[in-house]
Amino acid sequence: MAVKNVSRFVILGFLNWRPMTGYDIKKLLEEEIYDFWSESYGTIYPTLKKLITEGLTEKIIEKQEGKPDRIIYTITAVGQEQLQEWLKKSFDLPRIRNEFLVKILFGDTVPPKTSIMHIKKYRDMFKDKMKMYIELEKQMKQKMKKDKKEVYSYLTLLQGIHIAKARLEWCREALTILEEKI
Amino acid sequence: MAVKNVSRFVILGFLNWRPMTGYDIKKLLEEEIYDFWSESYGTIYPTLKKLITEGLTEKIIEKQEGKPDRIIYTITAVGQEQLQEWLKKSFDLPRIRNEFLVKILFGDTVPPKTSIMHIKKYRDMFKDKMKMYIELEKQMKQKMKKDKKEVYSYLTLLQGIHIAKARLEWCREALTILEEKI
DNA sequence: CGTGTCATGTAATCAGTTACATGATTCA
DNA sequence: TGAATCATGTAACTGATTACATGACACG
Repeated sequence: MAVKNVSRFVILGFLNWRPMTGYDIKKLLEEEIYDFWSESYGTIYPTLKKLITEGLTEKIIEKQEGKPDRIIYTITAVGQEQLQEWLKKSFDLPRIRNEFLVKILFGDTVPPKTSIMHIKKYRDMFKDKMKMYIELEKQMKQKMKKDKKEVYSYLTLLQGIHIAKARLEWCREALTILEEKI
Repeated sequence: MAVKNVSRFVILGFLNWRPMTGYDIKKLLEEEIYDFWSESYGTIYPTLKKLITEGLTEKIIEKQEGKPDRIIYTITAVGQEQLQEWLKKSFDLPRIRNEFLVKILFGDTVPPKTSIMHIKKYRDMFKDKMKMYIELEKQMKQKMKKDKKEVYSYLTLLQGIHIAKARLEWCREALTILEEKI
């Protein structure tokens, strides 16, 4: 069965790539490519501490001048084992809560132009995302030539591209249907 | 700006269609068509009570034999106003947390056949969803002929179809890429 | 005779973000 | 001069699910 507490495994997964700080993990998650997961400092730092008490990570303190010390976390052998175990287990589909679609569903309560306005905003948001994704895809394809394991990052990006495309296509159709109503 | 507390507006939206009980709202949300929103009894019942104290809904108790009384909620004029106001406001994109994609991202830590297994499960889940969506689409198209405001339900379903298709297409490509690795 | 449906409700729990504090440095 | 970056951390809060209680009836 699928296990909760995914945050800890996301963190372990990144530390398995290379040792890093909580700040680094947050930065990585903010890159457009990791658009399928988010995590706040309020989760990252306490989790990192917990992972130490459980023996899944270790820390090295790097002194810095002027800036706060960097606490660099490393994954332990036990941490790697637990990560692998989790990766092999099944997963749950996320519980979706799409506020935008709620506004569309109840669109008959407001003038059609209101729904059209929302859809245009939605479309513009995903157009922007698309641009970034396509740019990232180019970079990814270069990286993959050098490092074969980059294929997994590429696959997650590829899903993002497919879905963004689907949303944009939906926007086009939805606008056509609703614009007839005005 | 977008407003939190979407649950209350989802509930108001349904009550605006027709008077109903908390149980009815939960049932509606469980239909495949509303695959973009979920709500538990632990949220629905307390929210319904709160909406009464705020004057946005009213209740009628329907006595039943053998079964518990049905508490039927109706939206008030004030409730309708607040619903409309909310519908006109902007929205936030949902914060996504896709456990499946995390397992794909860290796929280089486990054998390729593990990732392939996950993708096949993902594919099968969306194949099933697709079947239901297509069935629902047929029904929807009939309903739309009679009732023009059904177009909004149809649009939400249509987005579900587009996205499920995109995911399935991604599965096909991802499997092709990973099966070369074995 | 066990499971599912109808129908309401709450307490306990969990998961997670937000907002704040600290403080030096760099950049426009 | 004020904003952004680097870097860590926690307390308060919110939002939501889970698990339970109640209880009759219908279905196979």
